[in-house]
Formats: sequence, structure tokens, C-alpha cells
Amino acid sequence: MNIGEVAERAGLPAKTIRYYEDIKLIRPARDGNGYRAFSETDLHKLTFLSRARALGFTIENCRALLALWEDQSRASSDVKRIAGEHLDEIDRKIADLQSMRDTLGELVRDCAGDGRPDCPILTGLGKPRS
Amino acid sequence: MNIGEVAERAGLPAKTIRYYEDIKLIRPARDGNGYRAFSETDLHKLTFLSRARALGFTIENCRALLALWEDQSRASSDVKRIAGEHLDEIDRKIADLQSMRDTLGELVRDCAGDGRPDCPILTGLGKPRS
DNA sequence: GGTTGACCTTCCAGTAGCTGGAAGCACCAT
DNA sequence: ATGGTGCTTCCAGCTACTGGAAGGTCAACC
Repeated sequence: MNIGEVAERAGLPAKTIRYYEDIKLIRPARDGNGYRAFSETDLHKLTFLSRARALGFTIENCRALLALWEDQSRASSDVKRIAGEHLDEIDRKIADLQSMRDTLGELVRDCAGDGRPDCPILTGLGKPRS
Repeated sequence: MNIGEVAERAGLPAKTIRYYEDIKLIRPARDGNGYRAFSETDLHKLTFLSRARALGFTIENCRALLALWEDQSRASSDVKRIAGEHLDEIDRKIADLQSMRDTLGELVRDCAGDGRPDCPILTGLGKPRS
């Protein structure tokens, strides 16, 4: 398989796949002409990466997960720990965004949004953090 | 005011303040010794930036907001539009994270997390995006 | 007057995870 | 032979800082 096909099937840009090879997440073989030759296993790994990245795992976590995926004698507890920590991270991010949303939502709500210069958003932003 | 004091009072690292000068968000005066000399207005701007960044506005949005803040003849509708768009952006991010959370939460829930290698998280990540 | 230590300066490099673009082969169809 | 598409490498840039080195300045203490 050439990079175009594998990109299509894994749902990743070719550029990203080359980058993943660069940072050694995958090590595809090469054809005589210098083209990358992807195996079914490579495709599977890339699909895995595509999914994991879409779920917000960092590249380094992806690397760890991929290593576990390849290790037939892994303990599922190791996987669960990484995923669980990431879940907590996501929860923290959601909470942060919620709190931003609440604060900003208030400011926007209180702003007349007309032609006059008075604006509670600007006033609110000028005050030290509460 | 030197950078240390203003950093303390605005709640920003000195490094960040130097960076903000670099990208021309602020233009503090200089003392004879080469030290930056911050005015009360500079402090106010930095407090503004600190708050706006904490609410997730991009630097470029901060620049626009700061310009409006300085423009006595602004229309509050301009401010409200920027803030409203950012609010939508935050909502989109929250929705994305929620959907990640849901998917990942299911996988984690279904994983035994013991010493055995079988792991629905790894299996789930290997499948194409649903 | 000398010395310490805190504070300030600039400049360079690195972070995460790609993405865009240039220059140049390879392959296939006409 | 020619045109178009796809592949290759390499270099630069994105966001918003952050760390660190090398060196100047200031105030205090002995």
C-alpha cells in the first residue's frame, strides 16, 4: 500500500503519517523506488493512532498505548490506568472550559451590544481576577 | 514600576510580559538604566490581558479587544461580537470534549483492569472511527 | 571600597503536533 | 514525449509561551 491509500483508509493526512514515521511511531518498509510500503499491520496501527488522537491522547500516550497493544503479555490494568488518567484530564479541561463559559457568558449577557461605547465586557476584563 | 512588581500585580510571569512587548501588545517606557518602566495604564492593560487570556481569548482577539478598550468611540456591539464568537468556540470545544469523554468513558468502564491482556480499550481503539 | 544577592537585560532554543510549500523523482496513460 | 498525479525530502512556520545562558544594575552590608 502506498501512503495515499493508507492515508485514505486510516483517515489521516499523508503529511501526518510521514510525521509519525519521523518520530518513530511507525516504521513502514520501503519499495525499490523509495516509496513507503505499508503493511496491514501499519494500517492497523495508523487507524489506532487516528482514533487515539481523536480521543485526545497525547503522542507520548499513543506511543505507550501502541507498545501495550503490541505486547501480547500486557496487563489490561496498565491500559486502563493510562486511559483513566486521560479521562481525568478531559474532565479537568471540561471543568475549566465550563468556568470560562460561565464567566464570559455573564459578561456577554450584560452587554447591550449596540452603538454606544459602554461595555461591561471590557470593564469586566479590566478588573483583577476574582 | 519594574517588571517584577507589575508581573506580581497583573498575575503574569515576567517572561510573558516581555513576550507581550515583543509582539507589541504593550509598549512600556524605559528607564535610564534600560529597565522597563511600567505605567498604571500598562498595568491595567496587562491585567486585562491576563483576564482575557484566562478566558481563553487568543492573542489576536486580545489585541482586537485591547484596541476597542482604548478606543473611546467604540461600539459595544463590536466587543460583543468578538466575545460571542469566542463563547461559541468554547461551546464547541466543550461539546468535543464531552463526546471524547463519553466514548473513552465507555471503553474504560468495560475494561477489567486486571492482570490479563484482554482489553476493550485497545480493541476499541483499533477499530475505524464509528 | 568590595562583595553578595536579587533583579533586570537580551538572545537563542525548545515545547506539541502538525501543516504548507518548494524542488525534484516515479509512474501511468496517451 | 508529454502531461498529470503521486511520491520523496527538507525547511519553515504556526500558538503562546518557557527555560536557560551570559551579562549589566542596584541596594545592603561589612
